[in-house]
Amino acid sequence: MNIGEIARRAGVSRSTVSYVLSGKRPVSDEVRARVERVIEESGYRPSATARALAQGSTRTIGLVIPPMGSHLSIDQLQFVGSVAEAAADHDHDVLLSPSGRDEVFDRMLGERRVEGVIVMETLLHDARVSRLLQEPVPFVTIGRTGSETAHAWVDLDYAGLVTTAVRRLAELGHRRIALVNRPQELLDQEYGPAFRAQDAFDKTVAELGLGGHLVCCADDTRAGEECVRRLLADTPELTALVSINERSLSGVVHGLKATGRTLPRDFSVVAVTSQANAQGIAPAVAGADVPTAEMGRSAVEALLAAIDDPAKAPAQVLLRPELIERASLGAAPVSRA
Amino acid sequence: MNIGEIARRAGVSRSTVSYVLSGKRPVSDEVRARVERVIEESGYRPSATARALAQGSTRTIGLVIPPMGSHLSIDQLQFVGSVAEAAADHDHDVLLSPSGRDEVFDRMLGERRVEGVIVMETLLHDARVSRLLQEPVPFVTIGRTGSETAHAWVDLDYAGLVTTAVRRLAELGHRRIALVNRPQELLDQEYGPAFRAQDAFDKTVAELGLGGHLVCCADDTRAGEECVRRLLADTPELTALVSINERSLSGVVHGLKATGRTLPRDFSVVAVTSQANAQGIAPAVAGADVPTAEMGRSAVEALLAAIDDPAKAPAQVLLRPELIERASLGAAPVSRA
DNA sequence: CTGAAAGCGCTTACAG
DNA sequence: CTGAAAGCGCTTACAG
Repeated sequence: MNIGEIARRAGVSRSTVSYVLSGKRPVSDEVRARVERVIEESGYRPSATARALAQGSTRTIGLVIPPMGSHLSIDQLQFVGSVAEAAADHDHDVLLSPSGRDEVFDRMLGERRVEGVIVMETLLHDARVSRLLQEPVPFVTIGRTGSETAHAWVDLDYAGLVTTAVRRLAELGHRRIALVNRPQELLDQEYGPAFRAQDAFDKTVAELGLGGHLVCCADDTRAGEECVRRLLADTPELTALVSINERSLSGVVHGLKATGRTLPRDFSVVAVTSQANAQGIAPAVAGADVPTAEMGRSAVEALLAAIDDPAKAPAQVLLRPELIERASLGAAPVSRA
Repeated sequence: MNIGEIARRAGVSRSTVSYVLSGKRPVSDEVRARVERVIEESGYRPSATARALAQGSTRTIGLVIPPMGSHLSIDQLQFVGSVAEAAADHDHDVLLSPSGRDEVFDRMLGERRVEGVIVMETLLHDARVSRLLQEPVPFVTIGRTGSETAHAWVDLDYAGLVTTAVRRLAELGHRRIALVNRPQELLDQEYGPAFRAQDAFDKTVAELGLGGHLVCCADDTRAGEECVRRLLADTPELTALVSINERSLSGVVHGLKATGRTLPRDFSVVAVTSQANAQGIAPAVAGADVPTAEMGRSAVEALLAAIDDPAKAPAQVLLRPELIERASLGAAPVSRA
C-alpha cells in the first residue's frame, strides 16, 4: 500500500493525497473527505523513509549513551526515557549509539541518519565532542566540556549545589563536614561533576572556616559503608556529610547507623540524587533532587533549536534544583558543636 | 556530496560506484582504485535514507523501553546498552520507543521505520504484544506473555532459579525460608517473574516440607529494611531468604544486620540480581547473576533471525544462570536448625 | 567488466 | 482547487 494506490482508489493525483496528509495546500472538502475515507479504510501510513528522503530530514536525533559496564545509574535510564519522551513530544525519534562503538557513531553522522546528537556523561576533555565539533551536525552535551569552542549543553550546577549544602550545614552549626565524591578514576578522567563539586567544596569550607574532608567512593553500597567507617575513624568529630555519589548513598547512611549514629540527631546527610533514591532510604535524605525529566526535555529542546537555526547562539542550560529538607538533616549535636 | 558527484569525479557510472561500495559485482582493479581514491578524498558516505528506500530495509530495530517513573533498574539500562551493542555487531541501529507513547509505537510500525521490535518488561497480558500480534512486523519480548500464539521471547528462568536456591538452602539445613518478591502491584499486573517466582517457591517449599514465607516488597532500600523487620518479627525462626527484588536488596541485608544477625553465621541470603549489585553489598550476596549482556544479544539475534525468515519457528530462549556461592550463604545455624 | 535506466515512495515547485 | 512531473540519493535488473 503506497500513496499511488491511495490516489488511484480515491480518483485523485498523488500530490493531492500528499497535501491532504500534510495540510500544506488547501483541498476541497469533498476531495478531502474521499481521500480520508480511502486512507482510513486501507490503514495507509506514509513511509517514513520515503518522506525523509524527499524532505531531506529524518526527524530523528541520536543519543550517545555511556559505555556499558561503566558507572550507570538509575538516573541515567530515567534520562534516556525522558529524552525519548521529549523527542516524541516534538515528533522526533531517538536513535541510540553506545559510546565506544565508533562505527555506530560514524554511521549516525556520516550516513545522515540523525539531525542532531545528544551526548551523555560528557568529560572535560571528550573525544566524542572533539569529533562532533568537526562535523556540521548540531549537538548538545550533558555536562560541560572544557572546550573553548562554544557548543550547546545542559548541566547540573554541582558547584552551586555543593556550596548551598555546605552553607546550610554551617548555618545549622556543623563545623566539620565531609564530601563523598564519585570514584577517584572519574576525577582522574576529569569528569566535570566530580571535579566541580570538589572545587566548590574546598572553597566554601575555606570561606566559612570549616573543617572539610574529601573522600572518593566507589559506586556501590559496600564502598559507601567502608568510606564512612574510614571517615569516622579518621575524624570522629565529623557531624555531617554531603554526597554526590548516589549509588553509595544507602551504604553511607547504613554505615552511619552501624557506628551508632542516629540521623539527624548525631549526624546530618545531604545528597545530590534522584528523588526516588533520596526517599527510598531511611531516614529520607535531604538534598537536591536530580531533575532527570527536565534535563532530558531541555537537552531535546536545545538540540531542536540548534537544528532549526544552526546560526543561533547555542543554548547553555545550568539547572540548579533547590535543596529539600528531609529527615536526614538537622542541627549539629550540641555536645559536639 | 552524493553518488553522482563521486561517479563524475571518478569518470564512471553511478552503478559502478555503488558496486564498489557494496562489492556485489566485480569491478576491475583499476576502476576500483580510482573510485576508492575519490571516495577517500571527498569523505563521501552514502545516505542511509536513500539506501533504505532503494533496498526496502532500514536496518533498524525498535526497542520499547518501560515507561518512566516505573520500576527501572540498573539492569535495565545495562540491557538497553547491550541491545544497542549487539545490534551494532550486526550493522543495525536501535530506535527507542517509550512505552505508553502510542504515537511513537505507531510511527515505528506504521511508517516502517524499523524491521522488528524488542519489547522490555513484558506482562502476562500485554497490550503492546496484542498490538504486535496483529502487525506483520517480527518482534521479541523480554519475558514471556500468556499468549497462546507463539512468538519469540527471551526470559530468565525465575522459577528454576528460585527452585534451585530453595533446594540449596534446604541442603544447607535451612528449614524456614522467605521469598522477597517484587511489589504487590506487579503481581497484580501479572508480571511474569514475580508470578513465576512465587509459584515455584510455593511448590518447592511444599515439596521439601519446609516453612515458606512470602513477602512483597517495594523497590527501594527502605522497603527492604522494613520488610525484613516485619518478617523477623512475625517469624523469628527464619534463617534464610531468597530475593528477586534487586533494588531492595541492600536494605534487606542491612535490616538483617540491624537486627543483630551476622551473615552467613545466623542467616543466609540468596538473590537474583546483577553481579555488580550482588558484589556491591557487604557481605557479597550469593545467587544467580542476571546476564544482561547475554539477554540483549539473544534478543537481537532472535529478532534478526525472525526478520531474516519470518516463517521459521520463533526463537524462545530461557536463560538460567548458575547459582554462585558468595559470602552471604552458609549452613543453617545449629542452635536454630 | 561497465553503463543507462527504471524504481523505491514520497514532496513540492510549476502550470493551469 | 488540482494534476503532471521532477527530484530526493540510492540499488539493481537489463543490456552489452
